Amino acid sequence: MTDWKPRKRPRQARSRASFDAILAGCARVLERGGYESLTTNRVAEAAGVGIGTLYDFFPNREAIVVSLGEERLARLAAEVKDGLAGAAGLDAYQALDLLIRRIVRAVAADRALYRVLFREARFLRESPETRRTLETFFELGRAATQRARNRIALPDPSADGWLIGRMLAHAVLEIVWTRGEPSRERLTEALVRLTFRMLLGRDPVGGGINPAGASSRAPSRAVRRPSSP
Amino acid sequence: MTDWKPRKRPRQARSRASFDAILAGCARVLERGGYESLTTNRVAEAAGVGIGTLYDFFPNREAIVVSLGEERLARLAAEVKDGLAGAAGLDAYQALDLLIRRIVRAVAADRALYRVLFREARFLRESPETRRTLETFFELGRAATQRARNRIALPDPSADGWLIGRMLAHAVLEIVWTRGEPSRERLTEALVRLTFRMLLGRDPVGGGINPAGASSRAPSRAVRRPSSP
DNA sequence: AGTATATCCGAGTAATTACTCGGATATACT
DNA sequence: AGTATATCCGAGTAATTACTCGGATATACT
Repeated sequence: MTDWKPRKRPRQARSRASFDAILAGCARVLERGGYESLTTNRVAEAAGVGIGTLYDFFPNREAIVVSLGEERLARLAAEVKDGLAGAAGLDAYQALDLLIRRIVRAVAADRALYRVLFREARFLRESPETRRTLETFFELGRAATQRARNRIALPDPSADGWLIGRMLAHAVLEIVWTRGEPSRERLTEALVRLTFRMLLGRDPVGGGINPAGASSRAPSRAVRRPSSP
Repeated sequence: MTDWKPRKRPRQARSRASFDAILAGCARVLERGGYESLTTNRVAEAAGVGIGTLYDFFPNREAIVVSLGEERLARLAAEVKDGLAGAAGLDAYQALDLLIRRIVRAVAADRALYRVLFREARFLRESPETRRTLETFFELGRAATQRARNRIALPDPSADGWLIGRMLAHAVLEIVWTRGEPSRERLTEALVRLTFRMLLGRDPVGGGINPAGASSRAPSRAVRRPSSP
């Protein structure tokens, strides 16, 4: 029912700065008080611009979040692409480990935004702009699984992939909001391990890298009963 | 900062009906328009009671959702307990299948509420009342894993369990909101399979029950190359 | 029948908030 | 220097919404 594209793109350096300040202000408000605290007047104040200026650029409150989302999701996509490239030579476990750690780090840096995008603001995930951008990720995922299809074993690739992608996203979001125990480190480690299991249907050979995390646990005794036909 | 307990418990049958109508009205509003459409006036209208009556029972809007949550979560916990009892004799895959299907069915019946609880309303998950009730579930999960600890293989049980519990919750929530493909049935099937993998670190012996879902896929060719050292 | 109490109710209030409008000022361009 | 245009701005408006208050009515109890 509404338009969530920016109203006007900045042309001069001066307005470029205002535009960026608004996005940064939006991010700051979200991090401090969550989505329900996000008011246009507050964003303008946090950005250090007048409320009128804000509305010169954006037609409404939602459009600000959409723009912020586009920008940060693009960064994240680049991050993932780099990760995929860097993981090219590695074995499955190492590759997953590298990739997931990178994603956790990147999401943690913008956790408030991702929370809004994936959780609090239903309309956002359903907005055409954000949907298209999110497709990028699932596309990256699909391509990667396709490339590695001889190494992974998914009985129903499209349903399994759909589910794994979403579970990963939510898991990362949960992890970056925790405090205390289990620590973010241990949870990240666990996520790598569990994702490996989901994709491969087995544990990494040799039990993967031994955690040696804070409170070390029983080592991964890989249950490998060769199953009957 | 606020009190989310009901203000007054109903004593006569008449007020009991009003109280229930308010909860039902709240649920209906949530299902139709999501959390952002939840206004106290609208709830009163949907419930067929005056706004004053609503405030006789609840001190504020949040308290209504908390009460609704308590009630439905209690139902869900009972459902899970029944499921666990019924799964006692079965093998791991059958037990998981039974349990997860039951949960999906129960959550689907109140998906709007669970969306609010787990996603849209941050304060709710953090409210003492709801936290305590949610603990029930993780407790059930911990107890079940403890009982089956000889059958499952989690290297870091507390971190792995933490993550698996939350991933399951989010996966179920995603599943009950889908339309089209992959179908809810196929996704449920996939969730059972992937959860089995996360818990056991392997595929079920014999490949589990063959899906034979709507559009049948390549059969589960469990890649089981005895890998090199 | 009479009294206490439980329940119901909706007009009204105070606060919040998204967004507009019209003018002031800075920059680009000639 | 002079003009067009890009940008900035905040007082003010209209709408929404959570919640109160005081009285009316129904039920319980004697």
